This record gives sequence, structure tokens and C-alpha cells, in this order.
Amino acid sequence: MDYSYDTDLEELCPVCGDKVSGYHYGLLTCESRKGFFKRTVQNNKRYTCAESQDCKIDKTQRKRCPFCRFQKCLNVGMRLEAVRADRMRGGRNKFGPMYKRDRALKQQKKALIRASGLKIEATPPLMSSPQSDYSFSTALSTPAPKNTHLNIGTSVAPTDYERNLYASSSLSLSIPIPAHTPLPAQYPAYPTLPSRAIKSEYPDHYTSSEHYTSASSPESIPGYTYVDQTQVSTSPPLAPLGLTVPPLVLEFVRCEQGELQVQSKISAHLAHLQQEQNSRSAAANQEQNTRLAAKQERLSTFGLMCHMADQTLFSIVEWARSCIFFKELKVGDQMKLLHNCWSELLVLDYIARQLHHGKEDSVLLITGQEVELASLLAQAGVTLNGMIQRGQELVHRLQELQLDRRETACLKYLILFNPDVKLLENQPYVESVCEQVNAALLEYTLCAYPQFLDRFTQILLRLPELRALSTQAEDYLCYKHLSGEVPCNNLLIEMLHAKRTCI
DNA sequence: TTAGCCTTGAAC
DNA sequence: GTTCAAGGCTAA
Repeated sequence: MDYSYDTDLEELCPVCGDKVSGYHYGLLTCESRKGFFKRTVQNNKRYTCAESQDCKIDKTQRKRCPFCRFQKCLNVGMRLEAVRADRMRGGRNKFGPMYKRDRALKQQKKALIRASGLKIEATPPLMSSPQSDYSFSTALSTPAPKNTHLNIGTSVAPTDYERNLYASSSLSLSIPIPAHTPLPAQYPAYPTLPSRAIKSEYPDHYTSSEHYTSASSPESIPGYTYVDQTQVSTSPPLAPLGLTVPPLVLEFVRCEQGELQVQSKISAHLAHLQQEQNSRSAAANQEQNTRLAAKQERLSTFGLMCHMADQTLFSIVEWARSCIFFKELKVGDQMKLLHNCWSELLVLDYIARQLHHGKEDSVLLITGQEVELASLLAQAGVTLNGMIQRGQELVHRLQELQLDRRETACLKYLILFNPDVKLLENQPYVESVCEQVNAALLEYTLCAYPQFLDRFTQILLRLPELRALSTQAEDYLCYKHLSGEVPCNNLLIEMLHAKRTCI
């Protein structure tokens, strides 16, 4: 598809597709949406949706459901703070520099496109069979494979990813791709800037008891923090009751997958594999070839570990797919980000589990099994031993910090949205998300642990260690793969190949 | 109530 | 003086 940057996109409103008239309340919008947003906020309007809060909003239908229209405004990042409480006319606000930066980026991109005569292909839907194809691209672009092993236990919560995935095709080069279904009403509509960065120009309006609907609360207004209702139910560690948690952090925690859910899926998958392995070992024993049997046993143990990591990786991809921000990226960028950080996320997953486990002499597997550390070290070779011990050191350091779940959730996002990844199509977006996550984590650490002023820095300092460990793990996996010890059709290996090809 | 056009005024 | 993102006005 030929892409004419000047005429096609620059002037289209990201919500309804109408002609953009300039920056309004945080982003490029059309005149009608500007007016609608202003009226809604200034007059403190409350809407309700007659349907299921997922009405389609386009130029022809935008008048039908103001509730969904407003939700969409918030979801794409319109800023309530930009509506003036005093209704003063004229002048500029604090968003000026942001508009300027955005404009400069767009110009830069435009110049690049002109210079390279770039033609941007629309991304075709990937048509491989979900039943048998475990490739990463399929994992991203289709629902999870209908593998019976995977589906044992409760299913993973559905996402609107598939609906979002191709709806925008690749045309949204510069305009943020809107979510095509509004986020749930309890979703703290996402702030495009750190909540501390800009003081509301409409200070108390939405912090009062006014609600848009029974399902929408003042706490869902971007830029404001609110009392965390989930605090009582989250177990470890710290963070006092009644703490104000940045909405973004709460959203990160909300996106976390249920540990038991993942555990049951992976356990079922591995139980099946174990059965197969046992029958193979029995056959070898029957041949009275004990050496072969012993070797096969060792290989199978390592193979099972690979399968475990492989299935964990699937759950990580599934998590990413449901993540706020990630969904807005095109598949190409999603793949680049995941190719870059899959091993770090795997290591963090392991580390976080050990933190939760809290025992020094054993490690907790994703299947829920507890393995004695001594026994593990005795079975592992020198390299693996080193990695396990390095991992334990990292666990200790984070234990000293008493890293909590919210911080862990932030770290996952920081790892995923790495602005250093090369050749991203929407690099500014990834940079912006990274900045937002950093700001949210900083705010959270300052609020939750005011006595530890350098906590934020201390947490971030663990990332290079984690990255180093994950690189070592990749090298080890590569070595094992070359020795033929890693099971075939393994997502781990596909990721490994993809990453090394990219670099 | 909507949406296109007008007025305003701080930042540049 | 110019720009442009606020708020205001008003016909539909």
C-alpha cells in the first residue's frame, strides 16, 4: 500500500477519523472531539451507555453514545488537566513543549519517509495454523494454540487483542493507534505523561464524588492517584494500607496473570510430557542398556526444564499481548520488543517467584514444585551452577530491598518497553511508555517507601544484573541447542534465533 | 447537543 | 507580530 504521509494520516482524528484541527487537550484531534471533550469536562456531564460500553465510534456514529465517546477520548490520552477550571481564554498551557516535541518528531518522520521514498506495506494477517504452529509470529497474531495440554485448567482471560490487531493496519505511523474497544470502566484511563509532571488545571473537579456512571469513578481520572482497593488482598510485602498508588501501577498489577492459572496449565502440559518420557525410559531399561537409559534420563530432565521455560515464555507472550501500551503497537514492533527481552522476562519471572517463595535452601518452579537447591546444584554442570548461584544472589539483593509485586510489575514493563531496541517503527511511543513507567515507579516508591529515597535507583540498578544473567542464560541455551539437547519446536530457540539474527 | 467558526492571550 | 491551543458563540 502506498503511503502518502501528508494527505492521508496527518489530518485524521485518531478516534473518529475526522479531520484534525490541531492539538487539543493533549493530542491531535478534530474540532468536534475538542468541543465534546470540553463540554463534558466543563459541565461535569455524566453519561451512560445503553449497550455494553463498547460502541463503535467513528465520524458517522460518534453522536450515538457519548459515554463510549468520552471513554475513547480518555483511552487515547486526552488530558482532563488541560481543561481550564477558571475558563480563562487564550494563552498557552504546560502542554506546549509536548506538542512541540510531537510536532518535531512528526516532521522528522515525514522527512525520513520522503528521503527514503518509503512504501509501507499493510501487514497481512498471518494465516498459519494455530493448531500446529508454535512460531512466535503466530503466538502473537493468533489466539493461543488450541493445544489440549495448554487448555487443561482454567483458560487465560480473553483479551481484545485480536480485535485490535489488524484494525488499524500499518497506517498509523505517527498517530497513536487507538484501542478500538474502550478499556474497562474501572481502567484508570492512561496518562500520556507522568502524573506528577503536570498539575491539573482543573484541580478538584474530578476528585469530588461526581461520577460519570456507576461504573466510572473519579479515581479513574488520569493524573490522579487513588486509594488502592486491592491492597487488602495482595499478599507480600509491605506497602501500608490506604496507600495512594499511581493508576498506572495498579493497571500493571491488574494485567498480571494469575500464578495458579499459569501453574495449572504448565503443570498439565509437563505431566503429559513426563508420561511420554517415562515410557521411553522404561523401553530403554527393557533393553538393559543402563548407560543409554541414564543419559536419556539426564537429557529428559534438561528437556523438561526447556519445556517448562518454553511454556513460561508462552505465558509471557500472552501477558504482553494483554498489556496496556503493548496492544497499541503494530505486530512488527511487538515482535522486536519481545525478541529483545524474552530472556530477561523469563529470568525476572524466575527471580520474582523465588522472592515470593522466600526460602534460601530451595527454589520454587513454575509448576509449584519445590526443589532443594543443593540437589539442583549437584545435578547441574559448572555453567548452570554459576547461573543458579548468580540468580540466587540477585534474589537476595531484591529480598534486601523487599521488592513488592507492584514494583515487579513495573520492572516487567521497563524490560518490555526498551527504547534501545533498534529499528522500531514507533520508537517515540516506546520511549514515551518507558518514561511513563519510570515516572510511575518513581512515584510509587516515593509514596510507598518514603523512608528509602534511593529505592527507585536501587531497583533500577538491578536491571543490568538481570540483563547480564539473561544473556548468560541465552548463551547457555545456544550452546545446549548446538549440542542437540534442546527439544525441537521450541519457542525458546525461535526467540534465540530471532534475537541473534536481529543483532 | 453538536460542530464549525470566532476570539483571546501567553509563548515564541 | 505571529502562532496556536485554549474558551466562546451560534446555526443546525
